[in-house]
Amino acid sequence: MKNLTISDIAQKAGVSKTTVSRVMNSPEKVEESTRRKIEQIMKAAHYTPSATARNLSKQASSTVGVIVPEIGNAFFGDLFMGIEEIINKNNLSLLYCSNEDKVQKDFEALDMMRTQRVKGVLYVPAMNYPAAGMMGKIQKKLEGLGCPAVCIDRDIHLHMDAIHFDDRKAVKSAVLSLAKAGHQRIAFINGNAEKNILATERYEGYRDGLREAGISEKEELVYQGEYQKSYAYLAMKDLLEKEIPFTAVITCNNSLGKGYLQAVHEAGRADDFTHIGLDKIEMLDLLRIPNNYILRDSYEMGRQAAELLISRIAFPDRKIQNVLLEPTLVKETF
Amino acid sequence: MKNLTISDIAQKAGVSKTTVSRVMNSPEKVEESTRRKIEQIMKAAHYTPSATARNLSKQASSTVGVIVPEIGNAFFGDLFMGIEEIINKNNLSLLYCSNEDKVQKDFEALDMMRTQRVKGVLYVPAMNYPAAGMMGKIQKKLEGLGCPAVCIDRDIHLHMDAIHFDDRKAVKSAVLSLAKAGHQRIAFINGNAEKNILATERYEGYRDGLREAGISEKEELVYQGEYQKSYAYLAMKDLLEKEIPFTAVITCNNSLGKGYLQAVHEAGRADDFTHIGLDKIEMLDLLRIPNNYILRDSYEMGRQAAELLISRIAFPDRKIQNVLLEPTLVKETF
DNA sequence: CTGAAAGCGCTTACAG
DNA sequence: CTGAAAGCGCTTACAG
Repeated sequence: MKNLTISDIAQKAGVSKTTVSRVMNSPEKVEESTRRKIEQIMKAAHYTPSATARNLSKQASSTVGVIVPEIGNAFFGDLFMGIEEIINKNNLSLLYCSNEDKVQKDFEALDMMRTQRVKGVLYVPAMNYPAAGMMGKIQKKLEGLGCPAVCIDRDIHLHMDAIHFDDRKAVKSAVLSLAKAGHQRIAFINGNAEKNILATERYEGYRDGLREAGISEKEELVYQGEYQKSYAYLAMKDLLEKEIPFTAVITCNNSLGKGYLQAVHEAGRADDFTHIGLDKIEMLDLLRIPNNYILRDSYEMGRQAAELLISRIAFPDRKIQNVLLEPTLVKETF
Repeated sequence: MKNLTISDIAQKAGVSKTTVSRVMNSPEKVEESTRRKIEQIMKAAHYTPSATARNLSKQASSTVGVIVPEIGNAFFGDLFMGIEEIINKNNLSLLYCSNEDKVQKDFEALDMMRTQRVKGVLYVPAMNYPAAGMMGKIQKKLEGLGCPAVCIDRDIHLHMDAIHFDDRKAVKSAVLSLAKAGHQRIAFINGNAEKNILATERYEGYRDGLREAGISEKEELVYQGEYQKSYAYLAMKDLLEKEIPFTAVITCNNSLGKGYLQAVHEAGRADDFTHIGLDKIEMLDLLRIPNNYILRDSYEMGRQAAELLISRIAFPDRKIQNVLLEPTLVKETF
């Protein structure tokens, strides 16, 4: 079934396209009787105007782009749903693109958003460390986008609206909580602090905590590799095999937390250590397996990020905002 | 930064818009030297053509719409990622819209896709039972879409490409496996079989299995309500409190499986029953908690659904396909 | 209150 | 191989 155009409707109604357009855009300017008649005809014909044509004509789009690393990850799934809520509320559409957490794809995703001439983009950068010249390139892309963008979750320190969690502070308070409970040897499993801004922040938080608690950092308790389940699993195996003494473990993301759990359950030592993870791990509560974790409300972050974008679109010149969200420490085992 | 247009490039290059357009669409028709020159200029100016303008001009879109119930649900998250893989491979963009598993939103989502003039839509219907007149309305919407659509996961029996799992057969074989292992009293926790096609299928599968195993259906073992964790939780509590005898339980979706686990772990009776769930539940393997489940590869379903759509776009007149995927029964406890 | 006309940024059939 | 012109389906400033 071919879609009708505004001309078809105009013809059926015996008016000009202008008038039909007006009943859609400024109905108050059309005489009531003609307006009704046209509305009636549009409805009967199931007429739906083309967003493509309107966008081109208005030089403005009705869709917002979202770039995330991986939608299958619950953290980003929730984030996405928060975004969705606000976008829908504002009658906008959502153009989705993953960057697979790969820098290369980051560029492609931004190019795509530009080609599509979206109204704005919500952007969780894959690229999130100051590699040689890369930040400059990203900045160029962002500037060339022709629309506002909000940086989410990873603070790449560009001059733009941004929102993220205060992970440094959260990890610090995790360390302090553990110290207060008497832990002196706290293992730390993290991503690569040299290649990842979030990992850097978390490591700094760890050190902040140790310092404030008056504990000296022990090299053999610090593992910084990949944000993958297998990395934490191997790290734990290593700690256990070498019989390095420790009483608590902090894991710096959801995957690492899972790897930790896998290792200690496999070794039958789940109850021997106090663990604090980052982000809630599903199913544990249902299975009555207590766990401690730093709770970050990514749904809320999604909502706020979308609000930031919407307000930027409405007020292009408002001051740049950098929102820092406070995670909560949820303690179940101490 | 304002986006450049094809006219800007033409001017800089001292050629007509036509020629610039040609280097993008049919470069072989342009003399090499001019082509190079134009390419060079486009690159230097960071020119990106507007998809909006192109779509309008070509009367064809480069984006595909996806309508799913809830992206936060792992089943749909995986489905979505499968779709994404194929869509990206074909250089198309993805317009996302949730229907929140609500019939009302189904209509809105389809309207939105039509307004956006997408190239095709991948559609997991919220509406999936033959309510009064509703199916007719959905059909009308789909016909009015002006582009092909593929129905996913819920078989609404319309004349269109569709893909779904053979849940009936899967549940039947689950029952037979249990019967073979000696189970005679198999509890069954399901969604509403009257309002939901999938629930109907699963219930039929249950009955098929019982029949073939020569077991008579016991009313007190059948719970059909909502596909929610809490429903299964309450169903289990009910069974346990009333001390109704049973040795095995089949739960008909992921949420119900979680509710089951919650109830038996809370009651300390996790090891007393043989459970078969539908879809894998995360974390159980890592925690070394054995579980049986019907495995449905929703990532693969997403891939195949997208392939169906792409082939339909390429060959509008090819025969309608109805793909039935076979789930696998994964046994860990018997 | 209404309409003719120009314009949004592309593509493409046609002519040269 | 190249370009002028018409067209895609809308919107909107302008004139009436």
